[in-house]
Amino acid sequence: MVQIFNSLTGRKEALEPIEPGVVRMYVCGDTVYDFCHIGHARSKVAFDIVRRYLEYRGLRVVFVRNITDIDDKIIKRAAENGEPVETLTARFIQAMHEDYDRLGILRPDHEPRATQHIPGIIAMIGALIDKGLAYVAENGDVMYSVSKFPGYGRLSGKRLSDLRAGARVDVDEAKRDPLDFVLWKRAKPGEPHWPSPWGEGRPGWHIECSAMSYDILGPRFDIHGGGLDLKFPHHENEIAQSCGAGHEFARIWMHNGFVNVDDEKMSKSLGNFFRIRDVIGEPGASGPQVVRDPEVLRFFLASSHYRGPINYSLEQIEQADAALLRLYTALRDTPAAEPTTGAAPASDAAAQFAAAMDDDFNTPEALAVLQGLATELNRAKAAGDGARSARLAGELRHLGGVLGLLQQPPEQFLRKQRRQPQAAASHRESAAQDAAPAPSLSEAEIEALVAERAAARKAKNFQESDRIRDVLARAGIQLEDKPDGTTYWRRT
RNA sequence: GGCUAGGUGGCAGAGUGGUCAUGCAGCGGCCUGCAAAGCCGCGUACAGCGGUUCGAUUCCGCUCCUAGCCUCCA
Repeated sequence: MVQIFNSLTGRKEALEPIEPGVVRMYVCGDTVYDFCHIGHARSKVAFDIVRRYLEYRGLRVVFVRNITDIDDKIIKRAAENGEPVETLTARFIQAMHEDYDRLGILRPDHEPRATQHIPGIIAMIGALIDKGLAYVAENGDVMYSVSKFPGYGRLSGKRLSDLRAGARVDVDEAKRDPLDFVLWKRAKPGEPHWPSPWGEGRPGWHIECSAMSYDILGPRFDIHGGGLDLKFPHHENEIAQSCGAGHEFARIWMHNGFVNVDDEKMSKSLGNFFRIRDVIGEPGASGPQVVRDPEVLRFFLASSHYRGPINYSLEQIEQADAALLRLYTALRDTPAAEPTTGAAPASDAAAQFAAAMDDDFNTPEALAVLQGLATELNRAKAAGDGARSARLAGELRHLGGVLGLLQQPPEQFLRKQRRQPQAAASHRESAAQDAAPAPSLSEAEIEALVAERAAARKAKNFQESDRIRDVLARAGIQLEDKPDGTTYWRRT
């Protein structure tokens, strides 16, 4: 039984899908006016793992993740760039897909965009006005009247009076209550606009998620997810809108914690953020940036529980690299056969893995199970037990796959270059640590040197073979001699 | 100020009312021509002070500290 921490109740609750066997979930996506940063990656990876695990448990998941492609920031950025809004958003949607694909984040079943759901948005605003929950303000904007919705503040645990007391200045004159928020915004000259009963304009930010989740998933669904920073006001407002319109809306609310840098929240406004491609490199570029493979970033993100904070640093990334290296090293020289499926009895490891993941997606514990499996696999390999090795390797790959990990050939992963010094230098904590760049060798050059060394070893010329090993070591190549006389190589 | 999460060994990071997380780093051993990888073993970790308990890192209270939200933000 999958237990999920529900932000709405503050408790872990059993997931009991509305329609047995089917989980409908909606996750808040990105506003596409810039490249995605690793905070976005954390949220997307977290919910990707939720989805993969639920599917592993035999549930069908209908996964919706929206794209906000119209809003103030987009309009502002497009104006700054002197380009049409659609050009800007198309570019960053493509970049987003590139980044997420490389992180192994599965594409959602539905990826609705605000601009494609204007009719649904208008319909919902109309319903809210009819119910007396929204009003047309003097400036022509349509506002949600927060005080008319009794449950307001339930999700974020806030009271209206507290919120008002803490409200910052610059209260919009058009609002009857400082906490009221915009549903439909009157277009200013030159801004994108759509016709509506309240004049030419565009949707406010919060309404799109209410309208799109309704259009695609209907009046009630199982899980709604997003970053902790969306809890208030965004999700609070979504609830006010959807429930105000008479829908049951989401049953379980999930919020992922922040990515911190130097123990401070990473955010655009603080300017302390790393873009995904600062870490995993530009798509199609030859070398890596900070990590040898995007999978390292994914592993790092999975190595702490999704609800807590995670502190990004080069040291953490290197620990993730080392841990992942151990897994792939264990997988080396094991058959890549498909895991046993069907009637195979569930193993201890699979049971432990499921117990960890059932408990609110405890990925660190699940990862510990994978490490235990690697130890067993190493033992079996050392004992020459081929059948057991194959079974354990298959299981390791299979369970790793549930987390979106361990799906590439081990040698391919192990031979990737770990990082380029100049790129790491952009990470301030490491700027001073990078010595002279290591000369990088092509695979052919490496193979040639390895062959040369093998000949020297065969002739018992250990002085020469050690010399070659040193040359390779300085180029970041680590050798491992196998008992049969052949040699592995990987990049450190 | 109001509200909410936390404080676990050198570094990360799970978890539990009473033998074991896990990874990295470190130490010892095995293996190896030497290494590397791997395997085996090792470390009086649970912020502080009280309380409940036969027994608390785990439950309760207080104190100190940290982060987040209350404003756009994954």
